Amino acid sequence: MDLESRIDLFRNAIGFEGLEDFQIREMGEISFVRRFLKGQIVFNENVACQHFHLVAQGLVKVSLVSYGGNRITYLLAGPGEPLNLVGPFSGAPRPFCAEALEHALVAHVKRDDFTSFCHRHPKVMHNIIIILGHAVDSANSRILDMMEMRVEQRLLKVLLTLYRKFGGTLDFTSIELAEMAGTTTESTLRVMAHFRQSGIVHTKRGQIKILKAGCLEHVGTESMWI
Amino acid sequence: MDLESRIDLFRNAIGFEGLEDFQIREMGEISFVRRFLKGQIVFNENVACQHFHLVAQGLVKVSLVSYGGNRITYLLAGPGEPLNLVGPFSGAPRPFCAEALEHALVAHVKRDDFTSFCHRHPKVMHNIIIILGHAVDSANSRILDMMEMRVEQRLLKVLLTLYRKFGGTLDFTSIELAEMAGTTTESTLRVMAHFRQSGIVHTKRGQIKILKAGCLEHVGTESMWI
DNA sequence: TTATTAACATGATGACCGTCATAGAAGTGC
DNA sequence: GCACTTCTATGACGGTCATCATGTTAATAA
Repeated sequence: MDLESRIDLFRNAIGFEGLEDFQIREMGEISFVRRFLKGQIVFNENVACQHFHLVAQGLVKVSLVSYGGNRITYLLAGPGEPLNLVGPFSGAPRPFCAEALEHALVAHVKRDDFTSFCHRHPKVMHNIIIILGHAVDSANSRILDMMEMRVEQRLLKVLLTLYRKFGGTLDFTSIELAEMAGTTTESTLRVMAHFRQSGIVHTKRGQIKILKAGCLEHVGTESMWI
Repeated sequence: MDLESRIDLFRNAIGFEGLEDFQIREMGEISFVRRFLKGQIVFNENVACQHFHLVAQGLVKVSLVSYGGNRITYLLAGPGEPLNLVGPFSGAPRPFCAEALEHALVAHVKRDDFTSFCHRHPKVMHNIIIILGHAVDSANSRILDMMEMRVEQRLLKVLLTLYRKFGGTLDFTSIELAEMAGTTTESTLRVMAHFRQSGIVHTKRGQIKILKAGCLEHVGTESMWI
């Protein structure tokens, strides 16, 4: 990926709004890109942060595993979306792991280069704080959902979120849906079977097609932030 | 509360680490303090942010209510702890509401004054990003707890957290504990009755005394971040 | 004191859903 | 083609916990 493409990437990336062109160029210049195949790990949990990461192409899942082995999906990052906004600042190991869900390109910026850039351009930190605000809100609303929504409703919400982000054809397995809804694979399969019988979705191995998008809207006004 | 006390407050406040003395003075100068009685609201949800708030004295609860009426406690802020780190930057209404749990003093800084200060002192934004990182981690770990821990274990975790923050005597009602553990009042009362019978705690109206702190440690290594 | 409210307490009930088990189908690699 | 892995599928079972209900105790106000 050449310099101009990288600059273009950062120009449209989340978190870099409101920067002058020459400032964006700087990010392009200090970044480099690595390639990941499906299933490859971009970074692991509990490892000190070395780089800031920004997805350039493909889809990367950021997730979190408990001691008990349960995993939740924290973020599905597509082109222009950052993977780790906190790590570069704290430097400390974080509980997240990032994995390419499909062939992906990820831009890297050395941690010190990134934080130095941010300190010279506070607008970026301002943006990051707002993004983290959304992340906090989303996580808190998921806690409430765990309390008062049943698996069926949580899955509808997940489907709505995915539908809005990716459209009517969703390339996810039931395992992945379960990790987003905070439930088990079995329960997800059962509920999806029900949705299929109701004609809301059509499923095949690793793919869901939304047939009645209208049915998803009834979950509540807002979708998740994944 | 006079200028010097306010400066002293900010000097030891969370989020203002690493500032020079003259910079801290500035915060003291642009802030003013308001008094809140027990039960009074510092700010309400879904209202555009006007001020940055920092607790000077007393205890303030920041919580979040769902459409279904369920409430979770997001933060218990004591002296030196900020109530709203995101609002001043986004300006947008946030889903949180802050209520004084006891007679409290809260420092206010006008939103623009605060963000302008932050832009001139990026170190503060750096600090804020790290704090928000903790908030995100805490919320995510609560999601995992909701998935795999039973009410009893979640309450133990809550008690451990409170014990570490406030010591052996906790002035909270079962309603408040329920809002921290993500369960109902009835379940909380039942579990607390069990703890009482096991000699782990002693309870009276609105107060819990931890008798066997050792029993709390078995929940897992880490406590919550409230 | 009496009235009223908030908190504590406890029983009964049943749905939800996690867990375990088994099995078939669909990809993947050699 | 064959072995192997991954995903899908579905049944049976039982525990947890939210819900509803009812009643008691403690604090506060009139």
